[in-house]
Amino acid sequence: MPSPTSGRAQQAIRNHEAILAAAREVFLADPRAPISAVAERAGVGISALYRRYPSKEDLLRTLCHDGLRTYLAEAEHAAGNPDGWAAFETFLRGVVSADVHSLTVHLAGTFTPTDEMNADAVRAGELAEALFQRAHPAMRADATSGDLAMLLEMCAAIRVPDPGRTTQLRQRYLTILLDGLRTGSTPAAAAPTPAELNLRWRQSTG
Amino acid sequence: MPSPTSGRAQQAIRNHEAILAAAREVFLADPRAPISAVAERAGVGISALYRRYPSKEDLLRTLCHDGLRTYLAEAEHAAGNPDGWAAFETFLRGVVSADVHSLTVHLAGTFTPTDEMNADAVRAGELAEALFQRAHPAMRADATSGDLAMLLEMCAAIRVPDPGRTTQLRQRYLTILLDGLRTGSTPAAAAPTPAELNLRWRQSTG
DNA sequence: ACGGAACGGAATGGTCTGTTCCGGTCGAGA
DNA sequence: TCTCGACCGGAACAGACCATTCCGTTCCGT
Repeated sequence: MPSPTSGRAQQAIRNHEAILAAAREVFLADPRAPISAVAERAGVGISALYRRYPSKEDLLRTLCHDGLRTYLAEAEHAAGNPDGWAAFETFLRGVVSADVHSLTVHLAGTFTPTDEMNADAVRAGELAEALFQRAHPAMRADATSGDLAMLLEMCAAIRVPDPGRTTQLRQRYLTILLDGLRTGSTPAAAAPTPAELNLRWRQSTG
Repeated sequence: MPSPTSGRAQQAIRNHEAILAAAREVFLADPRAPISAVAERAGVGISALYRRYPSKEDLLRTLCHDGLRTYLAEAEHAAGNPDGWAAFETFLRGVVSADVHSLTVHLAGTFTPTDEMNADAVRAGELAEALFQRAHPAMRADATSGDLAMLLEMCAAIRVPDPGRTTQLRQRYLTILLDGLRTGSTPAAAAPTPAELNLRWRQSTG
């Protein structure tokens, strides 16, 4: 068992990570980007990519599942905070900061989810719902857990060419949204229902 | 000169309006939609469409310019309100309600603007800036006119399958955003600069 | 009846992209 | 050092998609 600082196996591992990172960046910028763009960004050939993922759909699915796991991790981490509102805010800031939602939202419907993904999605929903309920007393009366997805969606819509700046701006508008969600009392239209939110996950084709 | 209740000329006019309306709906749903989708939605053949617009780009440009004009009209209408904040809110609600921003934003960069469009865009910017300044005293201290575009963008990101419901939800989150913008005092990252916002209008190709 | 404006939709030509395939490279073990 | 094969880069392939053009038809106004 030789030292693994170099060698073919090491390059393979590096490639694997480079591909995943490149895929994240590319599909974040343009969900319909061709697979060759991912290879180019990763600095590898197309075959290095196809060696790992049988098809584009597999890559997208993996990417999305990773995002879902990050979402779960953020939720579990935030849930440790004893203050309900603080936990909620920590959760949202974490998700926005990790840029998870804008990935999953844009990739939704481009692949058929696995059973494991569905299970994780259900669990993510439960965790988020729990975080929301704990924070609910600090919010405007008409707030619903359905608002959560929409807040994230709005943050994901913020985008400028510079990624670092994008992150800053998202935090800014998340602050404004949270202020409005907490202290706001102006009457507003009804929040979205779960049914309205789930429709998005249907496969677009078929 | 016969009565114009029917006849070829009348059908032509109806087609013209149907095409514009269909294009709005189709490109609102998917900015990259093929032109055949527009024709199908309008219930006309492709040639009826090409009779009026020499190319797809012309259609998109026309659509976008119409949106810009609507934006101007909303701004001028709202400016009549003597209360600064009320004028600002009326303006935003009007723009969101007309679904203007989500059209222009998604179509930005897909065509080369005309001189007239550029002039209108400048004027729109001035009007919006004026509305913002009048409302500024009622806002959190760090608010900037650059926030305006971002608020609209966030509202445009709200979307559910049912168009009517989408409009309702957008108004809901605009309410929350405005509450946060007005009463919020939590410190936040810096607002976007004009330079950051203008980059979006560059043609993507070239 | 006739000319031609307007129309529907098939045909065209070109671009784009997911996937496969082939020849070359390089490191590990003998 | 030599050989073998996993691994890689990227050209080639096949099919889908789409803006645009073209042609035969319809039908109004004269």
